[in-house]
Amino acid sequence: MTEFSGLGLIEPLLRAVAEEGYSTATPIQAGAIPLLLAGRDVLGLAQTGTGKTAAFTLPILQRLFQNKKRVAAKSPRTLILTPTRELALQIGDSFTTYGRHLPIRRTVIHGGVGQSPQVAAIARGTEVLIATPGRLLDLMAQNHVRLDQIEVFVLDEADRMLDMGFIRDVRKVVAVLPKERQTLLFSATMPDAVVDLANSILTDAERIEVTPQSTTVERINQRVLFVERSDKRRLLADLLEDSAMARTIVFARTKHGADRIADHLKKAGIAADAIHGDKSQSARVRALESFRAGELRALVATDIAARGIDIDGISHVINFDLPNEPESYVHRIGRTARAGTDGSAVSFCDHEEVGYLKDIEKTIRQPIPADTDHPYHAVDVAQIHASSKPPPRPKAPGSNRNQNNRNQQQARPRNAGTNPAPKPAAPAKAAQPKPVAPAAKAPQKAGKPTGAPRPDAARNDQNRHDRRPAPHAVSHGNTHGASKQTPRAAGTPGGNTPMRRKPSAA
DNA sequence: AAAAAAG
Repeated sequence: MTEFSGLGLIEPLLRAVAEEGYSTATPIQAGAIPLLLAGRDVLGLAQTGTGKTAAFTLPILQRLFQNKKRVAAKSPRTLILTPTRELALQIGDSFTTYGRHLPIRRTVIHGGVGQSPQVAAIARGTEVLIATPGRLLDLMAQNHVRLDQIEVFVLDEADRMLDMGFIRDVRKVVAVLPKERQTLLFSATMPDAVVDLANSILTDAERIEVTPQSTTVERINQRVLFVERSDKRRLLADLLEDSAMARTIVFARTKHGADRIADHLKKAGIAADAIHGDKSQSARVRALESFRAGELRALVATDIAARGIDIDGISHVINFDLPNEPESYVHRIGRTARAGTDGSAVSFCDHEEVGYLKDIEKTIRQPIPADTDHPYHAVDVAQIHASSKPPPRPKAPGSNRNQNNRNQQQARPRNAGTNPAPKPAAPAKAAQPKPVAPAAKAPQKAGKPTGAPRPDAARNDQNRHDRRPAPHAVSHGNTHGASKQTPRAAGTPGGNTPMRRKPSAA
């Protein structure tokens, strides 16, 4: 357990943290905050829900405050790039919350809304600029923002950024940043493209890993319900009438589908709304806010909400459609079981989705127990699934073949990049696993550490002065000896899947 | 294949 008070944070920040009700740092916070305060570059393998946002918000605020200087008009000192507008707003909130006792301004810019207020705020001067790529480039082209004073650059959700085709935009932005700066790159996975990007923008970075996936997945009660496509909506409405499903996020594969599902629920008298990329920004904000406020029983979303969005108290995730990308399944169900609570993930599987289900089971290395005790159970779909292959056996770690499926193979710290790495005069302290209990309460819930960051090698970059070796090798221990994925007994319904209803009138 | 992001 690491207390925030021991991380070297200044009083106004500790006060804000305490006011939020937190005292214990999550592993990524315990590991990253001292490094970031010391000015190091960090490569963080982590997704939201591990406390990642606070892990960089707090030290950035502190550094900006301690090296206080006048902000020239249009010239922010920190740039944070995120793939989605919602994420940008969320990070903006984090700066507001933790910076409330410091005179540090922050501005969020993204598309879908008028640019004038954003332009005005930047012109007035803002220490922190949080942006989605499109609007940032837009404002840069119009000379409304300059990036030549950037001291800290954060690239959040880098893998997703690349998935969404932002690599060129990111490169354009990086090209105009000062070479001498502190850079943080966060990514949930490490495909080659992210490794390349990390190599080119980080200098002498520490790598910090947390594995929310395996651990989160463990705490989630997963079930699959075989159902014909035509019965899905009725099944969903039935499930949602159950009072246990107080706050449920329903994932659909398409934007249109999400709308139709939300309409159907509304007609059935269930407070629901949809969120997806075709909705106006105000509608997106409204849906998210009312869901957060508890006014909606269900939020129907596309994968816009699969990652990153951090909402407390989501009791259930329902995959109305199975994602065709297995990784997406893991991200989706990770919306529940946060803050150390339990959660349930219920996946509908129809005829055409059996193959997706198989892929998912392979990726998570465990079969998902079927729950047949519901009114719309489709026997034939279940049979297709049962006969298609034996349930996947857990494989030995290291046998995974998929770049995206990174979460089994880390455990040993590595350099951020792949370049041959002459070790600088860094304290070669072996990474001794020092147990760090998973934080029960921290700005953004718990995660688990796996890797011990280690002062590491130089890169091929020209500018690498101002980079000191790590003052100490932070070693957060491997706390998840017990967190290996254990396949559950298939078909053993246990726990809180609320589906004991008898066929309703339909 | 769909989704996100600048219009």
